[in-house]
Amino acid sequence: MDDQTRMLASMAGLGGLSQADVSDPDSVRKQQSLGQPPQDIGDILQQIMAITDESLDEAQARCWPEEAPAQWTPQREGELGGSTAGCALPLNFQHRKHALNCHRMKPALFSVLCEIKEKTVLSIRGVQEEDPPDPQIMRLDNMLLAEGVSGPEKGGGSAAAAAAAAAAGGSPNDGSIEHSDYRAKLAQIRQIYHSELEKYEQACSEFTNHVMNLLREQSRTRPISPKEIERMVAIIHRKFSSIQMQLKQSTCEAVMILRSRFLDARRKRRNFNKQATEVLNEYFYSHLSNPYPSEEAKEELAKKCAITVSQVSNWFGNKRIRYKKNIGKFQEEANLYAVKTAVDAANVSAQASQANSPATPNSGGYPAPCYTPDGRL
DNA sequence: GAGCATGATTCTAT
DNA sequence: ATAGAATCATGCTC
Repeated sequence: MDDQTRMLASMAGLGGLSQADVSDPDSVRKQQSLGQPPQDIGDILQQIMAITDESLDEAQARCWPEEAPAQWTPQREGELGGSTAGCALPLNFQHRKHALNCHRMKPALFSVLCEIKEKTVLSIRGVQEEDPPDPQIMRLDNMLLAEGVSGPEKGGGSAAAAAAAAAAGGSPNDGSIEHSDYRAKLAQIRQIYHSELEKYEQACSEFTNHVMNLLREQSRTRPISPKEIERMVAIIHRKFSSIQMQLKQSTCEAVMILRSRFLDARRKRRNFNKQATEVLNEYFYSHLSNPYPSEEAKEELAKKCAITVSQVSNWFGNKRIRYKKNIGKFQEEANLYAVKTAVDAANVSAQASQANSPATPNSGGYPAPCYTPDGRL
């Protein structure tokens, strides 16, 4: 017998045969006809390949029929191309798995599977390249961040909330109610968004773990590279991120609806009430030389008028420019408030028994109206 | 409804 | 950041 024959015989699991048996072609043929393992490695591999084409059930049914112990024959064993070690074991599947793992042909089977795997991986390589960051997701993320739905919670909720706060109009109480309402609704959206996002992330992580465990389990019987696991994880993440995108999209829509509602409300301006306008005008004309209230003064005026500081700023901005543009038109109003201020000052003076001039003398700044200290123009 | 008044917004300059 | 200026959108009066 030559070396090649001996090697093939050994690989084919013919260790039990004597050299005489192997070297005797008739003896080998005899064994084959009796259902004993074939000697040709090519035949063995062909059979293995054939098994891979079968379903597990078919293979099981063929290898381990329910009545296997009773009907088992060397013929059947021969069909499997293996020794009796694997097939003659009890029906319990775990035992069969164990048997398969211990089977002396397992390394050969495994290497064939590796080869097939390698080819398959090569054929699908490049099909699933890393996707570039989706611009749609980026857009949604940016919007949610800007609106204060994602990212760190903002004190005021968002710029729109601030705008809503500034839009108190003629009914400041309504404004504050609207503002808090906006904030509450935005917070609600934020809460729903985060809880849903958390759910998705948890589900994604659980599912990923589950799949990874399955793959690890399967890697005992078939070759699974870490790269392949990685790819599977990436696929799962992609699926879940598309779900997340839907969530982000609907959240954005909800914010847009909420926002447009409040911006519409902002456009419905209300005139300040008479008392508020009077307080503001009094300050303006009594500080005509420098009608720029400090932050403290603005806050005090806002409190007095029950409006916001930014509304006070708006009012003074408008007043300054409109006064400057048409001093003549405001002359009467200016005189009126000058008299009022003078009278108030006189009252204070009388009460305090000391003479006081108006709050701020008009020196420079905006042109002062003509009036006399007794109130006559 | 026209015209004016007025609060809010936006853009520009400082 | 703030003020000035222009402008918009709505309210009010006639």
